[in-house]
Amino acid sequence: MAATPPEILAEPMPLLPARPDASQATAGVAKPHCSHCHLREWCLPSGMANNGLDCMDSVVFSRRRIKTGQRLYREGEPFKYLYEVRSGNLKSSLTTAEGMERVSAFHMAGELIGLDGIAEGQHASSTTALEDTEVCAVSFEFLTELTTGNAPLRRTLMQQMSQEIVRELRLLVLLGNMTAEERLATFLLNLSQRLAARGYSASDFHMRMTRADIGSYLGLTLETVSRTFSAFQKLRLLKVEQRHIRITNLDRLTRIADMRAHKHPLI
Amino acid sequence: MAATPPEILAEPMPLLPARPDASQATAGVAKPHCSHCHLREWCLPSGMANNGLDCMDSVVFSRRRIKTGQRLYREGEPFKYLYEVRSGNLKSSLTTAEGMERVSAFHMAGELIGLDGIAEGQHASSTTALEDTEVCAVSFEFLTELTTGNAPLRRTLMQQMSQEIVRELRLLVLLGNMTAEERLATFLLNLSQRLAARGYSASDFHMRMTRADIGSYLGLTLETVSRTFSAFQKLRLLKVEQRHIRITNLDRLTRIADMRAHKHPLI
DNA sequence: CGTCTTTTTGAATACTGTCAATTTAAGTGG
DNA sequence: CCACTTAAATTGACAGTATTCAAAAAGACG
Repeated sequence: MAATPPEILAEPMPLLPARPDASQATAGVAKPHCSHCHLREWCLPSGMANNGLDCMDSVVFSRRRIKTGQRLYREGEPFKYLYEVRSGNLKSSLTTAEGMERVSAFHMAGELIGLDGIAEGQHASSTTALEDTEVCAVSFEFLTELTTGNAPLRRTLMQQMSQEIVRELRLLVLLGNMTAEERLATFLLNLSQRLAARGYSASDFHMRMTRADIGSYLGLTLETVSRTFSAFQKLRLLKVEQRHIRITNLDRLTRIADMRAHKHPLI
Repeated sequence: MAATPPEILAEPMPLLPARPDASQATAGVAKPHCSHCHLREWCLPSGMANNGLDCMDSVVFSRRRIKTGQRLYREGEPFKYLYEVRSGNLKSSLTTAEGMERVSAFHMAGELIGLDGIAEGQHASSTTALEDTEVCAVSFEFLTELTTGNAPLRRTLMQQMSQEIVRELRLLVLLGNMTAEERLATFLLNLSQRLAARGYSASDFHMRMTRADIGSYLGLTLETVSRTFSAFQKLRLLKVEQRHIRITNLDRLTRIADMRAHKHPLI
């Protein structure tokens, strides 16, 4: 309770409460109205919304819906858009030589997706919806133009990218130095915090990804993930019911994660 | 020989031949003269040199020398500069909770260092010279200003950051899915290619880092690294003499690395 | 030439992966 | 609504790879 949460797998964006909200969603690809968006305060965290205001309601941001299992984009496809998650959850993954998929990130509402495509003009990863999801597509070309006369937005965008670098750095530490238990504990705490930041319960939540997804992300097999869940349950750290998690001993879970975790505060 | 080199741990910058060249180095922190720099063609790959030309020879880029073992900057220190390696080699590392260091990258001439500091205004990693090294310090504040009226430079900078994200993504795949042999083979091939790109021999080179550094980078213990070197030698893939490596069977080494490596071409 | 660091090698352990079978949930169609 | 099919998750037994602990050898440095 007293301990500072680790937040190793730092979230890309410093979001504040913002619930998925389908009420104002229009069907298909519709003209967006950023000024009414429930995420406007945190869109490209506040940089875009607070600055390039005039452009906010032009038709540069098209909304797109992706059903469960569908891909937003595929590895190797030409890169044209960055995406901001409006509602739902997604995963990004790379394909290995054997055709295996390697999950590199899970995305929640408000998070920015696609930065890895800028380097070479094509997506370095694929992104798949874990549930019915809605994103906002932002033309990178246009965004780049916007930054010309908009220093704050430029800075925000750079910070977003740097944040992504830092997030991956911390994941490197996890993959290189942590045991299965430490990895899963870290993962759960990260999920918990990101959900809490969005106004959901930090101790009682539903995971949208499979055990295989989690394993792939953490560099473990799905069996090890399952076993570790069972072990945590036996230790009374949490209750597991399929993908529903209830954390019952946050303190100990945090200590397990912290055991080797990165020593510095949070993102 | 025929196979395409994997280049998993892609290098951050698409450099071309450029040898360390101390001949024109001035002592200590000196006024830089970019127009005479041997790296000018590839500085922030060509973006800076080709565009913000007028500024090139103002005193915004200060050269700094770091001796073996000295740090360029430390984790947590305020972020002010990006650094471009002029000559020498460095490593970047994070500190874990146990006080252990976790190497996240090795840097060679022409590469850009410090991007992880942008996000939070303080360095997320430490960077240490592996030998006597010379870097060019670029004020990020100034660089940001430069990008205002310089779209190509802006794009280049974004691409550099994205490239760093991609580099780390590939490292994630390595750490999550590869065996010790695959990791070391991949590492050696990456070194080889980066050296070749700088005009050095691709098959006969000197590594500046310790076994512990390599292990830390690859998520292995130094003993495992040493054993794997011995195994490779026994298989006649290469000759090891301390830190001097001579690759004698590039083909097989490539096949070992490719076994699970990322399927896509190169960076 | 002696000290300290780095590297190598060995033996035993431990953790996670692999293979396999079972259980549970979810989705489909009669 | 229920039988059927498929996907996801759990659990066990065993194997394998990398780690840990330990000691010796080889360089590097003053």
